[in-house]
Amino acid sequence: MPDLSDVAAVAGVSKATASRALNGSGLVAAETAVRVTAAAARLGYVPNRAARELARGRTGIIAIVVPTLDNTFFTPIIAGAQARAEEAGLQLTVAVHALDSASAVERLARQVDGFLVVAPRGSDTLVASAGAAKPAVLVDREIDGMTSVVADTASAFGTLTSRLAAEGHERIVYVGGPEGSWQDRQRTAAVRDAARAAGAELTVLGPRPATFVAGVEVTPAVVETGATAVVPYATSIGLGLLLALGTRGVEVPRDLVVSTEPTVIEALGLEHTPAIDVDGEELGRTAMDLLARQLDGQDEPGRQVRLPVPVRG
Amino acid sequence: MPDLSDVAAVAGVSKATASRALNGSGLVAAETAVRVTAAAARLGYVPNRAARELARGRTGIIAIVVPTLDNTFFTPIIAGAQARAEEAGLQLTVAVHALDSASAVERLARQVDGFLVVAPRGSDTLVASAGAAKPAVLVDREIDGMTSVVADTASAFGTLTSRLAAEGHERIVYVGGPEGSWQDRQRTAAVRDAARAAGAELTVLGPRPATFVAGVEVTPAVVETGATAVVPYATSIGLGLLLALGTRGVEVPRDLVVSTEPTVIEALGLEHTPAIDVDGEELGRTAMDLLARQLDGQDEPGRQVRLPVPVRG
DNA sequence: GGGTCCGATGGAACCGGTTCCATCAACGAA
DNA sequence: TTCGTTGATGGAACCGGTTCCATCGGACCC
Repeated sequence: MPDLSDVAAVAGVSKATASRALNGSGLVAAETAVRVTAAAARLGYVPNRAARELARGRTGIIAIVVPTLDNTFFTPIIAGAQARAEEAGLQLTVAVHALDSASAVERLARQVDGFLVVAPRGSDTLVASAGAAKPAVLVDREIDGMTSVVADTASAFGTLTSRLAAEGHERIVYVGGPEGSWQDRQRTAAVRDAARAAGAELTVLGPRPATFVAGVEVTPAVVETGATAVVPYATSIGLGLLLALGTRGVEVPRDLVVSTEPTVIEALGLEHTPAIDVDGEELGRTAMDLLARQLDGQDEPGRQVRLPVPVRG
Repeated sequence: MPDLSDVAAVAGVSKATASRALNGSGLVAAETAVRVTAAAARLGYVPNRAARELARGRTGIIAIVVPTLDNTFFTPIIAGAQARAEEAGLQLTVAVHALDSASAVERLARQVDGFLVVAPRGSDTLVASAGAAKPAVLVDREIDGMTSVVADTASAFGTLTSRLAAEGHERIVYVGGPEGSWQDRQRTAAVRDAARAAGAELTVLGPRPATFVAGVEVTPAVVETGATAVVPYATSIGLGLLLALGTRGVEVPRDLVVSTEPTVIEALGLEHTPAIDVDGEELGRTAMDLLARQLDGQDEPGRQVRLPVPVRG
């Protein structure tokens, strides 16, 4: 297993120069750099991560803190972050916190260079304190002063509601998300505004956990409103709704339009059902980008990015 | 930020002794060990992970290699492994490989101490080669000579089929899993044997990807068989089935019994529907245990563990 | 032509632990 | 009493990189 000394010896330079050449610090002669790179390639040299960490004082590890893995909204975010981390030469470790993101962060603070925090619920101050220890990027939520990236689902929910109203739906139900959810607050407000503007009658049910079971359970209440369209907070709730409606003899979309996500709607062959299309992987990639830039000193903390969310169908 | 020298100075011993005392090597006098431990606690000493790695030649990182995160079967495994890793003072990193687990392993081999490999598909030799570089535990699949832990779903599928037959179902459909899936081969065989033994007529449909959409798409073929019970390879397929059946006017479970998983069945209030109950977290925990023991030299590679899978309802 | 400045390079210290080896004291055995 | 043995401890090397500082040669300027 070759080390830096071996590479240096083969290239005919010192360890110091070899190190500089391989890290592209720009302080070596172009010709020398080529020689070192070639030597490294020929020997199959892979730097020892522990040694590098020790010398640099950085770990090269990023932790993504998520409330659970049992929610298909979070997993694409992880996948996206993972892919981008790899490109940046960073390693991603996944930490699951039931609800207490702050303690998860504290426990890992010494082990990693930075955090991607996915904390849809919990108080602002608690979540913000999580980011105090190390550079952090908040995902799908905004808090003043913290770097963040959100999918602009609120706007999309508004657009969706307007469109439903324009298609003739006069009674619409919004099934809310988990108690204390930041996104739920945004979405509720957007849906309310859009319904009011369009003159449609809106019923808000919730809060509800973002689960399949919650969708099943809320179904009777939805049917009872007499609405002709329902907008659920999450796809999982929408699936529960669809399933429970089927067993109650309510025909979708004839009797009731359920707006879930495009892939589901397409699979079921449901026509004329508008739905929002969130790109979770893009969320993850962007978050990792922001963090990487911050670690390199290219960005100041506090930047807030909003990704547009299209409405399809 | 205190380091080992500080601790040693406070305790009045050398770095060497301090190190030994904190690692419980048993070579220090009991009284000295107490003094060192107290000093460390008082200073809030946390060992530097990079330095330790460098000296020991171990990283303390385990990678779990999964094909995708978009499948609710894998995520509990990750959560379980993560919890146990934490207890063992190890860090878990998640690597997503589309289909090629071997290349993912190769890429990380230098960075980690061991692997948890979740590779339901692909050839034995390819998957086995993945484990050659570093200690590895195969999850939910068995290959001769490799340490592994599997949920004994095959037996459970057999039991399930027998029970359905005993309840009077004479025509049963098994909707198979992904092409090349090891578990699918086991389950198909078990279901076949059980059906034959009970004198029930069995139709095997597949292979099918383990997705919601695949469940929707296979529905017409299932209905066409005239079966009264269907056993899908995965919960996701079962959900697709349930949903599509609802839109086709097939009443569940009156016209057709769909065996998914207990939580779904309970949520929908479906009575008399037996289902298997796989504990994914336990799978993850056990896998991590096996790997940790192997790294400590307590276990030889090659141990194969089967977790029982209950049939409920 | 001599002095200055700059870019490229090498030597060596350093990051913070672990562990080999030597030392030393105390104890039991001859 | 003396020697060998054992247990506890300290000194120092070492893991494999990064980076500060010194050196050196050549180009440029006066």
